[in-house]
Amino acid sequence: MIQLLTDSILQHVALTEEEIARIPAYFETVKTHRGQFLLREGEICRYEFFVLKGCCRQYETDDAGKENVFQFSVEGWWMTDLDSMLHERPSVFNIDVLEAGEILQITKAQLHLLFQDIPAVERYYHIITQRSGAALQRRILFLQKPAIERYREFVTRYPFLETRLPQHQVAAYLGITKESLSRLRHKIARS
Amino acid sequence: MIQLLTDSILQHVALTEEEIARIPAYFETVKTHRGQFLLREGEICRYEFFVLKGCCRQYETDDAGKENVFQFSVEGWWMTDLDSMLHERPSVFNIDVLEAGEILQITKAQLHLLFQDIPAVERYYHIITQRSGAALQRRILFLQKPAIERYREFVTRYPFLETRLPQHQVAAYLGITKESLSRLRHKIARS
DNA sequence: CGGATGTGTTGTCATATCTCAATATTTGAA
DNA sequence: TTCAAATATTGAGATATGACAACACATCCG
Repeated sequence: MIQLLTDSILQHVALTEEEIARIPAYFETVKTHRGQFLLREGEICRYEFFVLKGCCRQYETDDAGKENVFQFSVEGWWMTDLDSMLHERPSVFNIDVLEAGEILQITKAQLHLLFQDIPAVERYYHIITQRSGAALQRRILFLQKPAIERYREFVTRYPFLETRLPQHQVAAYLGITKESLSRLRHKIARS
Repeated sequence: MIQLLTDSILQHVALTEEEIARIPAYFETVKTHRGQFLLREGEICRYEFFVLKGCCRQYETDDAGKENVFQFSVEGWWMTDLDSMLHERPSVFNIDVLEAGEILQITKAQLHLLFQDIPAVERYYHIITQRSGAALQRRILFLQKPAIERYREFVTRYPFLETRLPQHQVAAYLGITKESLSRLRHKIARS
C-alpha cells in the first residue's frame, strides 16, 4: 500500500528501482482506528503524515468549544501542522481519524536523512510544500466568500469528500453550523 | 538598499562576500509609485517580489466588486501569487502599491539560475516558503475567528501596519466593511 | 432485539455584520 | 491657502448566520 506514496513521488520526480525500495524504511506505518488522535492540541507536531487509507481531519477547538476543521485528508494526501513543526511550538490543532485505515508518518530528522539518501525526494518535498502553499492560499480566498459559495466550491472541488463525510464535518470545514448547512442545502435543492 | 535582501538571506543561511556580491544581478529593481500595479487579475504572475521600501497590497475583487485584501507587504517582505506562479494560470489577484517606494523582482527562471549559482540561496528560499506556509495557515485560523478577535490579533501582530494603513484597508484585510471596523474600534475604545 | 450514539432537519429567536445614506474630518496638491 | 479627494463616523433598517431546543432517523453493537 506504500506504493501510494512512491507513486505520488514518481509523479513529480524520477527515481531508480533501488531508490524506490529504500524509501519505506524511513517511514513508520500506523494502523488507525476511528477516533484515534495523531496529534493533540498542546503537543509539538513531530510528524508529517501521509494517508494510505481512511480519512483524517485536522481541526482546532475555539474558546467556545466549537470545532473548526482546517483540513481533511484521504488516500494519497499529506497532513501536518506546518507552524508547529517548523517553529517547534505547541500545536493549536488536533488531528484525528474519522475513518479507520492506515497512515505513514515520518519525523523531520528521518525526512532529512531521506533527503540525503535520495536528493530527488527533497525536490518532491519542495514541490509538495509549494502546492500545499497554493492550496492554503485558495482556502483563504474561499473563507472570504459567502457560505453558499463556499459550499458550492467545496462540492465542486471535492465531490468525493462531500459524499464521504457527515454533513456536520463539512459544515465545520465551511465555517458554518450544521444547521446552517442543512438550510443551505435545502435552499439549493429547491431552486 | 538591496542590503535588506541580503540581510534577510543571511539571517537564515551563510554566504561568502563574493556570493553576496553576485546576488543583485539576478534581480530587477523597480521604483514604485502609489497606485501602480505589479500584477493585475487575469495575468500570469511571473515574479516573486521583495519590498525594499514602501507598502504593497495583494487583493482580489469579488463578483460584487468588493476588494478582499489577501496580504500587505512592507520593507523586507516577500509577495507573490504562489498559485499563479506554480501552475502558470491567470491570477485572481491584483498587487498594487499603497505607498511609493522600491521593490525587487525576480522571475522563476532567474531564481533557478541563482539557485545553481549559490545553492545556499535555494535553502533560504525553501525556508521562506515554509514560513510563508505557516503564515498562511495562521491566516486561515484567523479568518475563522469573530471580527473583533481578528482585529485584536491584527493589532497585536502587526502594530506597525495598523498605524501605517488607512482603516478601510485594514477592514478589507480583516474581511469586514470599513463601517463595521469603525464600530468595533469605537466599542473597544469605550471599554 | 433494543437502547445508545451519531446524524440530520426544522422552528424560533438572538446577534453580528452588511448596506445605503448622510455627514464629518483629514490630507494632499494646485 | 483652499478646494477636491480620501478617509472616517454614525444612523436605520436588512440579511445572513448562530444558538438552542425538539424531534426524526439511522446505525452500530451488546
